[in-house]
Amino acid sequence: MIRSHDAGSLRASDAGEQVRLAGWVARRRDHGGVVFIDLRDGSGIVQVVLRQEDVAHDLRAEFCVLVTGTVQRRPAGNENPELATGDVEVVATGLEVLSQADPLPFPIEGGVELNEEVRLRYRYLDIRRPDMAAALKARSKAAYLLYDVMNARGFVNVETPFLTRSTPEGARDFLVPVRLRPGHWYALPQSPQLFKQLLMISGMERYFQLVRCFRDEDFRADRQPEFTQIDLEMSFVAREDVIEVAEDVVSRLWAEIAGFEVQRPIPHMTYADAMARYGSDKPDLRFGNELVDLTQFFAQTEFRVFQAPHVGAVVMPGGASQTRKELDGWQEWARSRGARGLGYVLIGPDGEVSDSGPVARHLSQVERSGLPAAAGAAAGDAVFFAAGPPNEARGLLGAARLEIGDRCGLIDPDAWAFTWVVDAPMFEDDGEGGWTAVHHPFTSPLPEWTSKFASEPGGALADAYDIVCNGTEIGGGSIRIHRSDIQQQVFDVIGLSREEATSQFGFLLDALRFGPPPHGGIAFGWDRLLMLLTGRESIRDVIAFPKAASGHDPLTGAPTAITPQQRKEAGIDVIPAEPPSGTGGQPPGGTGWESHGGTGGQAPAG
RNA sequence: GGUCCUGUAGAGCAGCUAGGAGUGCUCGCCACCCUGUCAAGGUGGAGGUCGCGGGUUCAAAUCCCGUCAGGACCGCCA
Repeated sequence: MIRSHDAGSLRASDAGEQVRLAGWVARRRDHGGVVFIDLRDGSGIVQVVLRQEDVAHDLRAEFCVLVTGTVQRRPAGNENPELATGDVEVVATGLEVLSQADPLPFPIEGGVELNEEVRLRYRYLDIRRPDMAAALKARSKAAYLLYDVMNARGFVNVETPFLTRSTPEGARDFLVPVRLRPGHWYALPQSPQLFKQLLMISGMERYFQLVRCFRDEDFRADRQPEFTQIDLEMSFVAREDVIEVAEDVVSRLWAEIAGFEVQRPIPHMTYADAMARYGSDKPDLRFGNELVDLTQFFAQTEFRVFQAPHVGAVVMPGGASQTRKELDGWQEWARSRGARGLGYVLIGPDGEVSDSGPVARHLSQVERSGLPAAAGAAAGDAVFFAAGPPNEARGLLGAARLEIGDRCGLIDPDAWAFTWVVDAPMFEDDGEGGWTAVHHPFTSPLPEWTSKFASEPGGALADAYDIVCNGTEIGGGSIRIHRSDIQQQVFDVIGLSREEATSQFGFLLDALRFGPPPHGGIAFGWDRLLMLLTGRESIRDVIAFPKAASGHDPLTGAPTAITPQQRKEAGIDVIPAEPPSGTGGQPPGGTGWESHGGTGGQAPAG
């Protein structure tokens, strides 16, 4: 062991001690015959004093050095209160350069915003930056806390395969060719969903895993093609039991990493309520400014645009003072989300609807006079409208609400607002006259819908629950179907034939024949959760070696082309005589396995 | 598949609207000076395919078209 001391742990009480410190030169300062270096190791920074004649070689930033010396208090007046070690320094008696460093591609010290690509290409240097190092350490700490909670509660940590079968459900699979079976492919798991259900049937009763998942879809600031989730499943439980465990995990993590005590129980809100009040299935409850339903108010309107199944509004406090350019900008904003525009009226200083804007002149006198009160708008506000199918209109207004919250400073940056969103619909219109599973087709209906979901799929509610923090879905789960007759009914609703079901999910259906226990679970998006917890704006900042948004890794250059030899050995050009069972046919519906949450699945722009 | 923003020295930027010699700022780098600095200071210096290609023009970092790369978003994806 070269290193005998941690630089950051030196204190005044260590004065007089001989130490050996290994670390990197964070900064060098020369002054006359004295050379000062700030020495950084994983524990912090301490100043080392050398005589110039002892520094026989170059000593530049990020050289890796071993210093031997004596701890001393700094001369009076030279303390540096900004450093934890600011009142002590090490007077070097020896210095060995362990390795040299070229001039750096970017500064390690200092909080400059860096180009993402250069950060990723030199990720090992990026991680030397205290911010990144702190994020990775927080991630590690969180993992140990998680293991602690799960272990204390008797969960069994089981590893599930990474090489598994492709299913047409959910996202696009990453595929892996198989040399021993030319033309056949493994898929990387989008989540261990089916395996954890099988483990319940195995009698594991409480399973959990911190596990990598893979989805071949486009990137976002909070989406990578490989990501980690906390995956857990429990037998003989109802919704409340899973929620209780999940809250335990959340409260422990927030308490010990963010220093925030989560109020339990975390409040519940129905999906319908979330959509109606916030226009989102993942409402940001750090501020109010809820949507207003004006469908009744405009029931008799002459204004064609408002003769719609749903008319809603959201108020922008003080929005009447926006310039014409800003108001036009909202139209552009709405169009970029696929809407035709975003109608608005402005409330004048007298509290009356002003004549300006695209909507006011179409309103009757009664509508104009009643609108401010109906919308909850005050003098000087703007009111934005959306009319159309309820979910589309609400989705647009929900997005507008977030934009307003941001622009008007309604969001307390230090707040943590948690909620459970429960009772999501089981099915949604697939746009072609059929039904598709909102969550996944193994999600149980609520008990009161068990006997009638098949006849009223449009209204059926699932025994599902998502946990939302500050407008980000950090986890989602459900009680699963454990009866094969109900499972069959779900397949019938989504138009999955027996042959297709057998071919795609036969192994699960087989297992369900052997005494499956009632079970349910949840999965948390680990990267996304840590992004929130550590206050980062991208999950790349809590992942050691992430990929760039174009889908490649600037550090290693992956993915790369393969050689003809590799291509041949992998058998990727071989077309099997018969399509392997289970990979054909149409998707049975659903937007994917439960997991770490999307960004917009339930907010159709409209 | 689509929309938007960005690309100028090793890093971070300004210059672009309204064309006129690579014009500039901060940091870093190199050399020298300075006996306690700590975001040190001083003097001097090196460093540029203005992402790339094409077009317009007497003249392009600047205008136009295309393309590549990075980022954000929509679609997609829990």
